[in-house]
Amino acid sequence: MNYPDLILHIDCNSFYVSCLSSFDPSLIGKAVVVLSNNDGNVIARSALAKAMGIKMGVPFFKVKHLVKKGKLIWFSSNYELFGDMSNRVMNVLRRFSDQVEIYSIDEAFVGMQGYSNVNYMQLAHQIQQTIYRCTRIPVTVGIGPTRTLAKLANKMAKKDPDLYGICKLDSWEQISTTLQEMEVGDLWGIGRRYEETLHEYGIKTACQLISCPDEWIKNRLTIVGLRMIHELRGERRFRLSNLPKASKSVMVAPSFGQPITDLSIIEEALATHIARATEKIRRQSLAANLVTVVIHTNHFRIEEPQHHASQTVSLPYPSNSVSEITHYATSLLRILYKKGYSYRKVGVLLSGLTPDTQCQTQLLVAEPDVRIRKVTDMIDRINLKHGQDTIRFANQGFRNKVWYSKQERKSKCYTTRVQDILQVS
DNA sequence: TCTGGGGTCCTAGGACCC
DNA sequence: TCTGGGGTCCTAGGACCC
Repeated sequence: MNYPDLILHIDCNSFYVSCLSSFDPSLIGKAVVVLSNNDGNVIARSALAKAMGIKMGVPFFKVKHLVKKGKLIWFSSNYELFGDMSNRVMNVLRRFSDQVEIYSIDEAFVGMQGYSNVNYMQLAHQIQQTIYRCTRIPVTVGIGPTRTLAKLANKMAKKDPDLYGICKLDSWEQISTTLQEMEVGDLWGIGRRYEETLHEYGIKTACQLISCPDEWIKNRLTIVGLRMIHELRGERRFRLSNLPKASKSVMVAPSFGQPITDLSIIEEALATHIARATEKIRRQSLAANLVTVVIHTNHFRIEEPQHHASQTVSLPYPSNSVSEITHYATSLLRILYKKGYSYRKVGVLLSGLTPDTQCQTQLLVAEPDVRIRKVTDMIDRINLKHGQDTIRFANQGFRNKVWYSKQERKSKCYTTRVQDILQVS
């Protein structure tokens, strides 16, 4: 196996927790967790919290007793802070290469094609140090001939403390030793269902899986799984792309802070979610052709009557306007809503996204109103400057509504809000 | 008492057309 | 009486990811 260039995979350690300890160093070395929206589940854990056996995704109430005993510190999510810290990390990476593909909020791939005489171990070390110096976020680096192998290397870097957070897999001997030791369920792309299926066939290790015939793999794991296996064998199947991908759909569907039965309150929540969703697509200069509304009761409360429903409407022309989309979505909601149920969430999904410069209008259908666009632009600018929902539509209701998600311990927006920045310094 | 949210891609099957 | 086949598009559902 001989590659002119390798791929690096950079992964932030306990990213959300690290973002918080970056501004509150007293958290370092403690058991800290960050919770999902509505303070429902654990979605990030410090090293100590992991060592205490707190699993990813566990409902918070199951570990709350540790908080009472003073053994665990918790925070609500703060995506404004996490998103901004993520941008900072990615910007540091761009100093090292022009091939940076952002994979998720806390992960990126870096390509070095065209750079000569790269010393990868040294580069990984520099990346680690620079990111830490600039953001106080610790990262691990995996290096390999393909994206999948770089990701695998990163897993090893996290597992083995002797590697100090950097692992390079570039010879077939190293790769094959690693694959022999790795359980099939630990592979990227093998989830619980696929793991079960593979176990039924007696396939336990990654090494066994890559030895299976392509046809067999494709039949069971689809073309997606087969591509991953090719990459594990060292064949490149993915190109890095440093261009941000345009969204194909945008969903906003947070749970209510408490069960809601009243249609008018649900309408208000929906209008607010639509304000969030349309902001997101406007920021990408997109417009939606399809609007889906979903409504759910709490499926964990099996003793209560359940109602889950969704419906989609095709818009007469692509739109990213709150008022237009709310108009259609509210009609859908009124069809879906049934009296007498305790609802847990309402959500909106915008799909069939197209660039809003190319909004095609159908024949015999009214043109989008340019005045709406102008008003929306102005509202966006004011809200950007003065804070979300400073100006909002009346159907979004007033602030501090009963349906708001719980967020009892939200950290400050240390990097993006003037008042929070001033309090820190 | 308290159980997340937001995405992507693939496949199978049905509708429809010629 | 015998009753095709291929292509496309759409949708629902299932799998995965972080």
